[in-house]
Amino acid sequence: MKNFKILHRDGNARAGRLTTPHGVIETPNFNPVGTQGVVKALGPRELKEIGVQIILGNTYHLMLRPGAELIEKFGGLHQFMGWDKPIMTDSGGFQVFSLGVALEHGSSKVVGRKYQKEESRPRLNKITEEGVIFQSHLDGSKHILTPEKSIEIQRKLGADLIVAFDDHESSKHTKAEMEKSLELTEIWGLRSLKKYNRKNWDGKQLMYGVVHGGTHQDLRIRSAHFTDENFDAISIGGIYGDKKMLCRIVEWVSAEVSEDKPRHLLGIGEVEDLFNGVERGMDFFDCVAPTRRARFGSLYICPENGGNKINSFAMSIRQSRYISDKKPIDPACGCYTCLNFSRAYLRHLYSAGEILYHNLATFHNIYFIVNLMREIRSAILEDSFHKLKFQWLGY
RNA sequence: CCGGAGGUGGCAGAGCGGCCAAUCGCAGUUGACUGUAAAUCAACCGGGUUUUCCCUACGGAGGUUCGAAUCCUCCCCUCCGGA
Repeated sequence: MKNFKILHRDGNARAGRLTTPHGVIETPNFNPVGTQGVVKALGPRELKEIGVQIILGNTYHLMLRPGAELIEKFGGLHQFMGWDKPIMTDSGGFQVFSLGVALEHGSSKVVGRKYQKEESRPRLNKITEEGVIFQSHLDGSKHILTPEKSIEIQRKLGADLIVAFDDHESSKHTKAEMEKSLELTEIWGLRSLKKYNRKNWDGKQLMYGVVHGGTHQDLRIRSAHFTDENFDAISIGGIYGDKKMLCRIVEWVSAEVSEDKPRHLLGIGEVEDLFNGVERGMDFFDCVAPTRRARFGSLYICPENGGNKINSFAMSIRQSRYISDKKPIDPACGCYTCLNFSRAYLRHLYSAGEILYHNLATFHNIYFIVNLMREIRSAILEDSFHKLKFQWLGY
């Protein structure tokens, strides 16, 4: 892949750079999630200050509101949201899963944890070979998303990196169902490619294919081969199982895929998983964890200040023990929030429901993860990745 | 001093004879959060090491009842009017 260069390897970990129409992204890198054309609670100015190089938007949400045509009229998502650095958009395939089957069955893609909503209304969500008919979570209106439509929308949004429309295994996922779903992802992948090439957009959008196959090694390998044969960029998606299985899946896939293509691990981004992903050859990650955790009072701390894999490297600012704590969230952190505000103040803002809390907390969490990725990248360049990983994880 | 309304668990505030260790909310504790229906959700929240179990509890002291936070009597204390 001519736009992607690997500069250095430390074991299977790679440090590289991906060139896009809106700039270079140094890898490994983390994409903060900005589903609706914003990274919740942060503006582009702050993202730049942090050093964020790429963010992720979502086809599903943006097509429903405000609509791809509207964004196109504004010159694309970059202009619309005032962000001139790279953007990746997700295909919407995942939402069809997470807002349909997954909500009805209460399943999630990692570890099977559940998110209980007071009442989860049954959703119309019909998967056919053509595509998916679904109801909007906003107003219940009916929509259809097909591979062609997803690509078309992503083209209108004008993202630098886009994702082929993929199917998700049903939550029951018997192997037969998995295989069937995988076939659909392959068919849809080819259709996505056809649409993508036919219009020959400006050739600058890089499209990821998505590797599926759940926790089955043979399916994952088959999917890896298929994706590698047809796409210039590889992403891993679908159901991952627990953290151990996630590691294995990444190992299976990265062993079967071309070295010179960028690899994105979709939806993953807890600290421990970042290390394990990078160690196994992944270049890109995106995850709602830092932004969502921030809003929920969970703020990242490094190992020397109490972070560990048990607490997911986070402390809970809600606890009354911080009520008069003058220290910053993480005394070792150099972010604006940590340089200027105490835990006591942040806790106060949280309890008071003040908007500024979201901003300061999210700023810290994104800074923390982006900074961690910077450290990881430097470590790879200096052949000390495993030392750094050991410092953080103890293994 | 007279008239009226009240005193319930950290706060606030329901209950007004048994299903009340006491609704709901806030505060508190714990847990969850991984391609964002998420400024969210769940559990706990008097004490006793688990309990369909036992204690202590609804201003205080008595009483009526098989049984009271709920009814009666007296006392103490608040608040609102009027002198």
